[in-house]
Amino acid sequence: MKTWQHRFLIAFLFGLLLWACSASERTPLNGLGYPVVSNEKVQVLQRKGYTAGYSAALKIPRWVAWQLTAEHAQAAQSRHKPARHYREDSEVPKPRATLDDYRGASKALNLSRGHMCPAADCKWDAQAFDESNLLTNMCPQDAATNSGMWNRIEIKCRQWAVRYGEVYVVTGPILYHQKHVTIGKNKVTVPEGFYKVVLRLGSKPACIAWVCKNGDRGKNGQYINTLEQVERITGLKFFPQLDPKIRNRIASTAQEKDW
DNA sequence: CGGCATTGTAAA
DNA sequence: TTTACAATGCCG
Repeated sequence: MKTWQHRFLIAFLFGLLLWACSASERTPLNGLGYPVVSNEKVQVLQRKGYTAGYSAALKIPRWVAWQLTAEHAQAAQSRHKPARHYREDSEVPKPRATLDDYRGASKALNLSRGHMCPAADCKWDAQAFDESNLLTNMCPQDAATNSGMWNRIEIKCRQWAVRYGEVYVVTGPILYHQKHVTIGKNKVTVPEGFYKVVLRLGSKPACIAWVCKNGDRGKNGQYINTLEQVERITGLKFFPQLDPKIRNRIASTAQEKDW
């Protein structure tokens, strides 16, 4: 007589388990949600290694978000094979950034194609790597900032992903002004600065963020901000589905010694 | 200081 | 597509 009750219970629990497992799939960025941009239209581009919120008005992404796992961060394949293949993104309406827009900007303005989601974070998969080179994952970025302090921060992120198993990263441009410098015929926006937000969950959740000007090249410790600060500066809300209890614990502190 | 890994540019 | 070259910064 207990048999059918047992079966019912087991079926129910199994269903519950399936539901719980799929819950993270149903909401973006593993349940944390994509950044919220108010009063601006953004086209969401879902790629294997990252998701971008692209602004057709600015011709650059407003945010790029991804989950960086230890496995992905440790992938050994060189970014030089397959060959780097920067290219415009046909998924996005014209006018859009082209290689010609960036060409010459390096000599004239010392600007380079700055990955938002780094190629090195996408080495774990050929398709992910290839998609990291789409121009919708780029912003015109000062060459020294790009290969200097920003690269150092990106390396730290990969080390933290290995240490903690996984981290969540959101990177994008800072747009202080109403009018921006642009490059090329398609008027690709040159952002005034950049932000990066790194979140870790697990037993001891923490968040650290950076804000810098496009051209800064100091020690990256000078540019550390809290989640609250970077949200105030950018006007974006990050990880909107993050448990408010966790958010309250981590939003007003950012110290590298906690990592 | 040179070696190395990352970020890039550009020419053929 | 392939190849060569430049800047940054860590590490020994």
